[in-house]
Amino acid sequence: MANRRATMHDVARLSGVSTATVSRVINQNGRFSPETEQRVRQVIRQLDFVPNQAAKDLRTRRSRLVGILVSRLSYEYVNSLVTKLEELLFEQGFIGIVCNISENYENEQTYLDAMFSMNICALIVFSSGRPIARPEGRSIPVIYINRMPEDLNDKLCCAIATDSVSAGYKACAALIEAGCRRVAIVRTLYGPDRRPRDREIGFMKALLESGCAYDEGLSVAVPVAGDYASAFASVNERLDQGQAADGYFCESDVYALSTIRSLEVHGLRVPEDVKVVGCNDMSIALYNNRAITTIRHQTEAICLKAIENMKRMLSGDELEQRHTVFDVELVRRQTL
Amino acid sequence: MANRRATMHDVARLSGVSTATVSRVINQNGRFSPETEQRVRQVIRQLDFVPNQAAKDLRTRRSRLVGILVSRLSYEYVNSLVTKLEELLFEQGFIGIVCNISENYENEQTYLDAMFSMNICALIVFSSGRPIARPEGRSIPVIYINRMPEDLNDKLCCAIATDSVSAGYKACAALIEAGCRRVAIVRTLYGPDRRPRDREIGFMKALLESGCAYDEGLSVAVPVAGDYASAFASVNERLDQGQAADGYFCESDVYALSTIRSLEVHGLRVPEDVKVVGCNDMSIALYNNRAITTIRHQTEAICLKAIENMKRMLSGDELEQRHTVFDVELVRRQTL
DNA sequence: TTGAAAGCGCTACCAG
DNA sequence: CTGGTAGCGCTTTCAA
Repeated sequence: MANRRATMHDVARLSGVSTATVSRVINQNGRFSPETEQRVRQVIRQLDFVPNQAAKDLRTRRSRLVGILVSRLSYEYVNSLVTKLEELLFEQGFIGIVCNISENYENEQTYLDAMFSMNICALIVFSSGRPIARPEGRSIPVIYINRMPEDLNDKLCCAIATDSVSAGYKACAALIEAGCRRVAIVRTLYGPDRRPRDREIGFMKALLESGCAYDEGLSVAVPVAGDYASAFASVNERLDQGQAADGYFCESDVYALSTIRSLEVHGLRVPEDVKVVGCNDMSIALYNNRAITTIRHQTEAICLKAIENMKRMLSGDELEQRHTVFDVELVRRQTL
Repeated sequence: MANRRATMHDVARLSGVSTATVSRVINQNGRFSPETEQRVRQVIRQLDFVPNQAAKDLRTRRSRLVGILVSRLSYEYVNSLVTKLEELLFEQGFIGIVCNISENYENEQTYLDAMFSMNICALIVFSSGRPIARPEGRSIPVIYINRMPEDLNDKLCCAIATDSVSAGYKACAALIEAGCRRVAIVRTLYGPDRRPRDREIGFMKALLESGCAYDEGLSVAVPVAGDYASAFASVNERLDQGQAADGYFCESDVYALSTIRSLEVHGLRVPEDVKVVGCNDMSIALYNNRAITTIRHQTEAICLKAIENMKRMLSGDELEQRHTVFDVELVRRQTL
């Protein structure tokens, strides 16, 4: 169909130079006269010539494919991070190829294998979940986002994270500063390890520093992670028992929405009677008559750092630091 | 770093056959004995050999890159479609590379050029927005989702769409069937063309068929597309004027949420006093004490058809039909 | 400043 | 059933 696409040979022939020169012009590798460049560019435009990437990749032994392994893409925070990552990669000539394991961790290796067989040149692992074994085999750079690698000494790996302790701290501190004295946290029920997570640790820290007591009876554990109905029921139950805080830090904006509704049902006004701070700056934070005050991550900065580190490792350079942490920001809206 | 990756030559040498045979085994192109296969596979495993895709692509003159051009990725419906598309493409050995123009239509050509220079083998254009000029130049297949191409006769293009007329129709019919007599629509304010969109057309159709009158005074036009606050204000205003319907079809679940809140503020109960049907089956449809009844698109079927058509066109086959429409489904929950 | 030429790793044709 | 071999389109020495 149609006449085949132009190659460098065509360009070379028509502009009366060799393919070597055409290559130099295209890649701006110097060693050609301005007149030659003129002529070559002219012909390139005329033929609508586009270099064949496969040939280029083969010859230079490079790949522009970057694997992005994600625990669960449906979390809005994760989704926006991945979207931004893909966008930035694209702008820099890479191709992000995302692989969503939907928390089927037993399939993780299968997905990794699939990505390796596509010849990825680097891997970005993004997960708020449990740690996994480092992919053995090919020695390509691996960038961990919000997850710690098994071995941070590995020259070809690094970790980038959002400061979850700070998230809990800033939210709680803001509530206290706004006058709350009986502050509670709405969080997902502990996993089997029964260990508090970073956000709760930061929350406690703020409480301690301000001399506020922590009344465990006020806080709420949500059984089904990220579920509106589950969170609503949990908060409701606490409120039915007559246990009410005057400030809530909700581990996600979904929980914040649930909490606000439950408070409304119990005749409590937000923010007049009770103040609420959510987390993750999801779109639903705006789907409420009083827009929800929340915690925002430095999504773009995280992505940029990930790509910067990737490129560094790809070119064999040393990293400034193996582990980078980005702080969060309180977005003041109407529930505080 | 480390010893270079194994090539087909290595495999051939170690298993005592030629590269041609190794190639045949890998691609299951027949013409080799079971014993040979055994041996070759063994060596492949032993060397942890992975074929070089760049070389393969170069030789076979193929590309596995599929461009996905998206008007706005932040719409949840669009997002989930694209995610599914990427997933299915990946499973079939393709690599989806998404390009989000965020409704900056003036940049569309720039993005297209960028994708072409990455040697995409097909293009999937996904947009609920205005039509654009067909990308000139390379004759690769183009699949339009929810958008009509300039020229449907083009052998290398096809259109796949969700039945928006049916969406409006089914929602409205359900409301009527549930006993509503004064049914309204909450929709985005018309654009400059001032033309009703498909969903509204379907809505009207159901009204007509059932012999219900259409009271324009009940319906609501939202100025800022997809905006919760804007929708809330608009519905509120209507309700303040004392104009209340007993059933609302909301063009999106965000509008449905706004509408429900506004009704609540006015002392109207959902679904007891007023019934509400949203659209697009977004996650927020569940972020309400009464889960929102909504309209669901056949996301997966649409993606599968897109890929099927793509592969057909890629191999030069004729398409069964140039234009495929998928019906929608009413998801009954608690607001009806 | 330029060109000739040697491959990168793979597939597919042709001959046996 | 198997092997030899000619490229796919590009980059990069090396020599001019």
